Amino acid sequence: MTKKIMLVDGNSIVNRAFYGVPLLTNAEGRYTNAVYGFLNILLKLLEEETPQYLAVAFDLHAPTFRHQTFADYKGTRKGMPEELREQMPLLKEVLGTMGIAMFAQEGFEADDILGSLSQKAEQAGWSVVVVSGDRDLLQIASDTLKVRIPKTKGGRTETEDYYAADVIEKYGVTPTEFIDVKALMGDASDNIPGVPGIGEKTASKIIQQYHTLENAILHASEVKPKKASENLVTYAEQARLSQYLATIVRDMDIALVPEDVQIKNLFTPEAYALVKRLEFKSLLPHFEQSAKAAVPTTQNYRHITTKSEAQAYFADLQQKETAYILIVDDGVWKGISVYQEGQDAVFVEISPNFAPNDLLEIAKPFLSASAYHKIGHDVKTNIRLLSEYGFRDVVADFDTALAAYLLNPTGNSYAYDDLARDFLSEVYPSAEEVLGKGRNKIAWELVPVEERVRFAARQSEIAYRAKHVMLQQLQEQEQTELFFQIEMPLLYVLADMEYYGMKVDKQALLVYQKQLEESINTITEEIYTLAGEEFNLNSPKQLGVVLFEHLGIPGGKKTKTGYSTAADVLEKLKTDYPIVEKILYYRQLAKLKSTYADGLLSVLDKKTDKIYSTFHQTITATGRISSTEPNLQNIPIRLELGRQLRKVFIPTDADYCFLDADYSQIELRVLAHIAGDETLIEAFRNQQDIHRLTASQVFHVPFEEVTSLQRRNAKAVNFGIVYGIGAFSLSQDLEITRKEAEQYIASYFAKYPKIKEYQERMIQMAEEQGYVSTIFHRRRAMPELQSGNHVQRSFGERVAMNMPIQGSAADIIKIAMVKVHRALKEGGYRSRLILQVHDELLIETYREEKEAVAKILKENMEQAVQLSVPLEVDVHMGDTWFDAK
DNA sequence: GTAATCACG
DNA sequence: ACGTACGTGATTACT
Repeated sequence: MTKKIMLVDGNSIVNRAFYGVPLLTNAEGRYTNAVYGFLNILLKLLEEETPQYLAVAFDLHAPTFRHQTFADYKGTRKGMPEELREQMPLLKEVLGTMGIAMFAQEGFEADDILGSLSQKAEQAGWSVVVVSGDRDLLQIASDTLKVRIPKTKGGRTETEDYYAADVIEKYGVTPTEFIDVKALMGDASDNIPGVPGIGEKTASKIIQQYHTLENAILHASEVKPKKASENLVTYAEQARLSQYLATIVRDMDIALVPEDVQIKNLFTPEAYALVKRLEFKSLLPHFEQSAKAAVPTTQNYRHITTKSEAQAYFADLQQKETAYILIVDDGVWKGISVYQEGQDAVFVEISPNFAPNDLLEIAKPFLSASAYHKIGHDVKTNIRLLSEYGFRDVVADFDTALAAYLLNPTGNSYAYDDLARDFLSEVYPSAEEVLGKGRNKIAWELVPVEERVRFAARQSEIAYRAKHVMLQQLQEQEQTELFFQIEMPLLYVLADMEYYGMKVDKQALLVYQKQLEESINTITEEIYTLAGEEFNLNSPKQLGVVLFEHLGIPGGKKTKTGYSTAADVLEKLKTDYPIVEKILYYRQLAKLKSTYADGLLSVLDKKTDKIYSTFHQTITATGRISSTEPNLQNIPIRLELGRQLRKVFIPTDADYCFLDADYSQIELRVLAHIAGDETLIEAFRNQQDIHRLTASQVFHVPFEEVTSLQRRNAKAVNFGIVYGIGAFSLSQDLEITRKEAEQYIASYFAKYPKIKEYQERMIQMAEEQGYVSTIFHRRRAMPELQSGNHVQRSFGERVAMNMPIQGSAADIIKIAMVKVHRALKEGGYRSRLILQVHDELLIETYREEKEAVAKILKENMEQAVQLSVPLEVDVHMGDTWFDAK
């Protein structure tokens, strides 16, 4: 059987794909449509042709608009659009993972590579299929070389196929003559001038009659129409040049090595992982089957279903490094998966004959002993789960979820299948894939037993193997201290915080709720009266129509879906329109009632009158923790009415009070330290009012003469600096002109030049290394900086400036938390850390310990790290959270 | 499921 | 010419 090779014109196909598929982005925000379209075309043609060999050729330098003149750019821009340009590396990555040979060579276009490779393949006696979106390739069609031109229409891929005979039939010229046709007619997109006045029709006629360009020039006088005849003489040299330009090179010095272009397994686990990440759902099954088949299936999994077996298993377990995973479905404990190197992974399953409490009793010595050097996954959740059975002494040395987070804090998920994909390049079905999702979800027990065991037991094995890869990476990135000294210990601190919870004065909260309800009813009626109609006040859409259409209030459009009714818009209208002021007040009340009064009551534990928030350690891109169900990190404080809510947060009983400690200006201090700005450092050392100082610097007034307005504006500038300031946003924030904002910023940088240098340094670092990092080596990858898209790029620059500041502050308070927690424990105190709000710690304090705990808090927080500026902490005592601030 | 809004640092 | 400050989470309306 003759060998067959498929040669693909990468650039032209990706172009076709880009314009044939609507713009798509995945969760990471990357454009993916061209890659998707390319794979669709490629896979379809591979299926039809079933070649043994495959290669894709690219132009070495994809043209971008930068290479075009400004006129080109304004008019018919022919360069690759940014959305496509940034997909090129991605496409090559996908093809790379599929083991597909790629060619590109300096000074040649993809066409030339295809021409040369095809020539070599034909000489070797192979049959050749060339795939291109470009008709230029038709010139190399022959009796054995087929050119396929795919077209994507409405999601379907159709191709036009050309052997030499098909070219003659369609164009009336041979493939070789096709070159001369093009030489006459020219091609603007390829910068081939051709002959003026000769278009496609005339060119074809001329070549059909005279067969070659030279012959046509020779008989130029006979050529008609007359204009063509004249121009052919005048522009003969230009025609010859065009012929040269139009001719595809077929004798490049390029090797066609059969082994290199041989198609191996296209559907590798790496390719599957990438396709999954890119969210090409329709392509996934294609990759899935083969990927699954490629994963070793020899691993044996052991299923333990009885108490006696479990007892024997745990009794015999060696005291060495061990990975365990608690298997949970719908919040219900289903069993434990355990793996030790060299042994079968085991799934010990809970069942009607083997109760959770029985398993727990048996596993307790294992779970609490440190002799096993346990690797766990999301240990804090394990602790919370088992605390429902009265056991909260789980210890692990290595939490794979935390490690995965440090290695990539912008990930969406750190489930076992994500770890396998990212650290082992292996692909396994996710929990959703095994159990179904939404209404298709099936009960754990109804999953076939073999699948259940495989799924469960595999998880500890993955955790074990992934751990070794992750540890290596943590070491390479100098993150072992961050991991072992900060994140791992913090997990237990957060677990305690979740366990203790926060007591709520339920009666006071009910009263607060009732008051809000009454105020809402009153104000709602007033608004309806002023509006002259009733509508859903909670609907921004309806509100916009009422305000800006029915009432004719000027203030125009903002959003895609209609009018903006956001607070900053309404704020400007409230003095002129009483209804607007009332709406703002309604919004305030509605927010307080729904989110806080109703919201907190709905999560209040009936037995203890406590709130048990969950603190998430693997969510934020900067290293902060987050809080959910309920979010205790956004309890109102800025407005008085909301602030009153804090009175419902109380200590567990009368023997306790609250101590609240917060860092003063931690982010600006961190900035002063990292940037090394002498003025700022000096100011912090002298405990100066930093906003006042900035005001005096920016507004050129003596320190003592700064007005309160100047100080307020300077404060906004200081905030802006931390966020990666822009003149536009600052002007919006301060309601000043953009010019003024620019001046503020310029004078700021003039006074604090090291801050400017810091920002430039971070942007440069993000560009060159692809990431930025904190004082403690927490790292955030910054792919946005590789983007040429202005919006994405600017965003990336601001992130690069902000992350080291916000992240370092997060590192510092985490260290303080670990220290405070340890000091309280070791000192045998009855006081407990119960909440963290980014720069603030709240401690429920046994009254007799008040002074000692205040000291512990202040010292451990202030001495958490040594910077070039002092850290300052204010501690307040109170009987409610309101009073402690 | 997404957009708009608004609460916090 | 572009579009507009960093990081979160909860609620509501609406497709």
